[in-house]
Amino acid sequence: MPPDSFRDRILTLVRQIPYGRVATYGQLAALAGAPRRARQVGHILRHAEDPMLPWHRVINHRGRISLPHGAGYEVQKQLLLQEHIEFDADDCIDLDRFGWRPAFD
DNA sequence: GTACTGACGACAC
DNA sequence: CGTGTCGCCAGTA
Repeated sequence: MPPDSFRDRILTLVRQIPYGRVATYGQLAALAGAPRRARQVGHILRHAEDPMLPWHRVINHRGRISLPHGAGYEVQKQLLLQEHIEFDADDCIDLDRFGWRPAFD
């Protein structure tokens, strides 16, 4: 059967997010040509099995981690802290500073 | 097949 | 800031 091009594009995009930067679900969906499918991006990442995939660099549009506490939240935060990405007092990441801007890489 | 859920987001209050 | 509604669609039951 043919590969799922949308899923394939998302995974490719996630792999392109540079170290120390984060992208949002909606941003990835838009870059993949499907701006309304942010939710599917989450599904794709949840079912992704590639351990090398930098899934932790994907957060929601508010600059916060979408995973529930105790179900990956802490893990993702630690992975991001290891990349020197900062969180404010509300566990929020400043997208103006750490958001991925493809044009600049 | 139907119904509900969810790692989302835009928009309206 | 919050809360609710709607659109989206792959999984799951």
